[in-house]
Amino acid sequence: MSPKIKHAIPTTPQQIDLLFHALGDPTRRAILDRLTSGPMSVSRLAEPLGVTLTAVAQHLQILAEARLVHTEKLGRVRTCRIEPVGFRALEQWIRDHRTAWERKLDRLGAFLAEEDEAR
Amino acid sequence: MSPKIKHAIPTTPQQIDLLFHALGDPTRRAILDRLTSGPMSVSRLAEPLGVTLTAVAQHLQILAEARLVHTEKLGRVRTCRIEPVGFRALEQWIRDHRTAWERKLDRLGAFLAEEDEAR
DNA sequence: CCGATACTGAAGTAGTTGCTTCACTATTAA
DNA sequence: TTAATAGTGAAGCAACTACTTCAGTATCGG
Repeated sequence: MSPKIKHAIPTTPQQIDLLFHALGDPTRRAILDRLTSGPMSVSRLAEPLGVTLTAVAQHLQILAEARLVHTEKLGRVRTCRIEPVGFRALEQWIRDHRTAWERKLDRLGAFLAEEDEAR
Repeated sequence: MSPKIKHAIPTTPQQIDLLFHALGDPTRRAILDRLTSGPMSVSRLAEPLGVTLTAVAQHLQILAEARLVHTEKLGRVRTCRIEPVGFRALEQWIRDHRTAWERKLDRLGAFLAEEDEAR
């Protein structure tokens, strides 16, 4: 069985700010994509990104604050992996807002559906 | 019945960049929230935001580029309303990436589920 | 021990962002 | 016509961002 979320995720404006800011940078999204294939050291993460190790470390701090990655240092190697908390908060935010928007769109009726098809 | 999406949404990196950047600002999110209650003119939108009309117009341009709002000028009034395209692109992006992450998390097994509970 | 490795911290920099003000152009109402 | 309204365009500015380099500090391998 999949581990469903039972506790509420606190999606404070600040948390959301951190999240969107973190995801707003292509390099940081590249880091996340790269971590999809598994946990990785900072230097290994930096290799194909075309930026310095320092830059990656800075990005990682931002991603960690947004709770999108979790890092842990063992010896001299810091291992990074994806953390689900941030993503869940983001999903929560979108879910909440979408329902509000959809409600509005329903009220507007078929009009927008048409316009959407045209695009 | 709700109008389901049948055509693919092009979630190019640039589109995603515009989206996250647009949503990364609290004032812009406030604008979106405000538009939930219905279409609105720029000046009416500006009223409770504590910024100048010019600032709001600038925000609206960014939101429009991200396809989160659609604006239309009739006479001297520009009416703004929420556009679903941007949001759908965002949802698409998250859905795509979540599946990749979940797959990874499955591989890691119970480990992260534990850690997640602890937090 | 000694050199290579893996980062960390501080400082600097070019470019971007969010905001302002001021001047200007429609458009609408009296 | 005139005056108020609604928004646009350009310029400027302080703060922030994504980098960089350089100088460390641990830690591991031989």
